Amino acid sequence: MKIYDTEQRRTLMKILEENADRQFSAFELIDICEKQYPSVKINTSTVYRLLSRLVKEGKAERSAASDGRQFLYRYTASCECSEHIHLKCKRCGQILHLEDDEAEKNLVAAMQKFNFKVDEAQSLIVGVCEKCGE
Amino acid sequence: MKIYDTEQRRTLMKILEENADRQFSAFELIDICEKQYPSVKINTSTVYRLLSRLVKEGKAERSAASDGRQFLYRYTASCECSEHIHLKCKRCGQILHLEDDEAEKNLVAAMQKFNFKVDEAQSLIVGVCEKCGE
DNA sequence: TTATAATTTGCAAATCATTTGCAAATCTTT
DNA sequence: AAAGATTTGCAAATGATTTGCAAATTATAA
Repeated sequence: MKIYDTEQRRTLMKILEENADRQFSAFELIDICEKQYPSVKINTSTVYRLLSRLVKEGKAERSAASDGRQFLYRYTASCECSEHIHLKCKRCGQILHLEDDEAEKNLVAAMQKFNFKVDEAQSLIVGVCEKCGE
Repeated sequence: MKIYDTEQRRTLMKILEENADRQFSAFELIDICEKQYPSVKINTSTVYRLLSRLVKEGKAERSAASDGRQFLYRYTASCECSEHIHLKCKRCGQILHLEDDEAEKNLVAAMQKFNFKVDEAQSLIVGVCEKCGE
């Protein structure tokens, strides 16, 4: 199936890419679009459809998060970094990349000895980042 | 608010505790209850209400997971192990505890140097466990 | 044990994020 | 500029989870 280049798709990608370290709900994306690109009209179902396509194309990633009362999917621009674990700040949501980190490599190696094969793309260390730390 | 000891509550806790290393959706819990304890009648809304109370009481934990088309909360019996990181098998869902693991401690210490304070209870290393490994 | 007050249950209806069907609009290619 | 393909917007459907309320169950006091 071919990909058509539409204003909605371009705008959505732009928002995701310009905030590659943040993760958004579909609703937040619509909100940002309305405020930041008021000329672009984009419908809720279009956003959901676009996001699910972008995920299939590997251009975005989706994760499940519980946010108060009910569920929300969260979307991020894909980064080419399936080869290292990420840190996520539980306050601001920012993602940090654990690249070339010795302790990370040791951990993965140690787990291998337990016959546990770590999936670095899916693993997540949660905590409080420097900015948000008390 | 006082806690009343009901058959439904007892049964739900029993199921969760007897499978402390697994995580269940509300639906799975109802299913298990019907099969394993056919005499116990338990309604969907009761299950949800009980689970949310158990979570507040610290007796169960809830996590968000995307399971195919739509969301599902997943529930587990609480373990007193906020002091270490967990491994989760992405095939069978089993949870392994990274207790007294040197590599884990090194990782946490290394992150501290970045001024990133790891929340071990919320962090999760995902991968494939020994049983499920190819 | 019985009566009373408090909490919990079951049921049906409400929520709310997400999905889907379909006709109209937009994009690509010739 | 036209034809064929894909995407969009809209309204309605979905499906897990939540909520209101009366009836049932539990704890406590008498």
